[in-house]
Amino acid sequence: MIDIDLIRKNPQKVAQGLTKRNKDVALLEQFQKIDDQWRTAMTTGEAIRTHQKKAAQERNIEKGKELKEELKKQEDTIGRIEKERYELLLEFPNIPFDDVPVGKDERENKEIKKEGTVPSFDFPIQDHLQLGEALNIIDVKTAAEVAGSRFYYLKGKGALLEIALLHFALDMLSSEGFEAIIPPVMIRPEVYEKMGRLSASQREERYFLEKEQLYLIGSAEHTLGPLGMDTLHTPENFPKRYVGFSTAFRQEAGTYGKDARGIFRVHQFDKVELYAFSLPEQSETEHQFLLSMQEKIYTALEIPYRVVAICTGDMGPTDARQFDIEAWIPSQHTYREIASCSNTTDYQTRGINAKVKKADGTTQYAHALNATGIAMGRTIIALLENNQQANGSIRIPKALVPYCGYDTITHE
RNA sequence: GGAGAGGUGGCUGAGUGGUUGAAAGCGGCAUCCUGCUAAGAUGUCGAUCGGGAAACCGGUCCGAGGGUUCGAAUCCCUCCCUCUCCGCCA
Repeated sequence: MIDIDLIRKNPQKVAQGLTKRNKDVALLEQFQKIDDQWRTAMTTGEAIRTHQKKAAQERNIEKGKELKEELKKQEDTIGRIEKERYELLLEFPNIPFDDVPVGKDERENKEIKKEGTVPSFDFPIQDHLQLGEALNIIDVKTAAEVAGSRFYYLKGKGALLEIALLHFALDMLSSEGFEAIIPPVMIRPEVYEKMGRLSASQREERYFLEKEQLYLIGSAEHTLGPLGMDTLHTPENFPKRYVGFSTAFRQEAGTYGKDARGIFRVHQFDKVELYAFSLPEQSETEHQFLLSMQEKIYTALEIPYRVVAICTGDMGPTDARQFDIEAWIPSQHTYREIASCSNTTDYQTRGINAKVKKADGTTQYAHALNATGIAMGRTIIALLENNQQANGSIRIPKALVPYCGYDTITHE
């Protein structure tokens, strides 16, 4: 969550952040009003409590009884105000860094660079669904009958391909010092809020298990971050890097008809996710490092991609800076989002109370970062489409062959 | 799921109704001692919120939330978590 102190001491900066993100500045005024009310109510409550303590000390039972009633009323008021104040606070997104491109939506994102060679085909190309169905490795038809639209079966060499990708990524990232983690895929509402991923607007994107009062995570990030919850970290272990693997669940509310074909946009997919804690002054360096890891992965997988600096209007609410990696999708003749990489600065760590003790003895909120390692569905799409052959078979990139045990996926 | 025990500061761990934010130890920091290291001596060290330029003052925090009481770390209730035993299970 955002720093209350910043709202109080530098409201114009917060207002600027909201405006840049295309959010209504009224939120700020609303919060300031309730914050004033809270402060007044608090001061009154504290004064009553001081008197009450004194009365108890003096064994003044009469006065104590009186003050007890008074305090109870005041505490009810404070409780009510506090709740409203907290809910408003959760609605504040992180403040973008000054050099993040300002823009309304994804059309104003800035391309930073292009890597890899966009393939040219001398035969009519197929899209990933045509390829996957013909090769009998993707089945969305049965999945729709079993679970509904936006689900899929990965079969045979398709399923093995995912395992190969996982193994490849884990090998590479472990050797770079990331600790491998299999996290829970369910999360408590309170923790979800603290991670800044359960604001009113985000809630409708989540699946919720009513009976156990648990949410299904939308990314391993959501349960990776809390590994550092309520902890005073020692900087010697920083940057602390995790590589998690889990299923991600998304309602994809409000996307009817969008990317309806194939497995690009689905309710459930598996993902390798990177998460890191760093010293505040090193998070930008760490951000670049995570990006370099992603580039290393997609380069090894021989997927042509471009790196995009996400503009203020398109960034995630927790992010101070976000990059996306977009892969070349031949059937769409364009680059599509396949991975993202975010510096959330102290926005999440303030929520989960993850601090670092600095060399000078002071403590500060650590910075946290997250990045996609491999989003399975979309990566498989890119692999199939970019490496298709005239006969409909798929060439496996060299780096992946040792993990697959085969170099082509053909009709069988 | 059933029975029992327990959750206290960075860590270990005392404390069962009234100067307890909390003994002691470990650990951290500072100074001293020491040829260096280790050991030792002394002092010091929780978090958070509000007010204040600051010194400082006040509030809150002993798993979380309610309750009893003039007064709760201490008593009661609910929930969460940990441990032991039993049951069930991959």
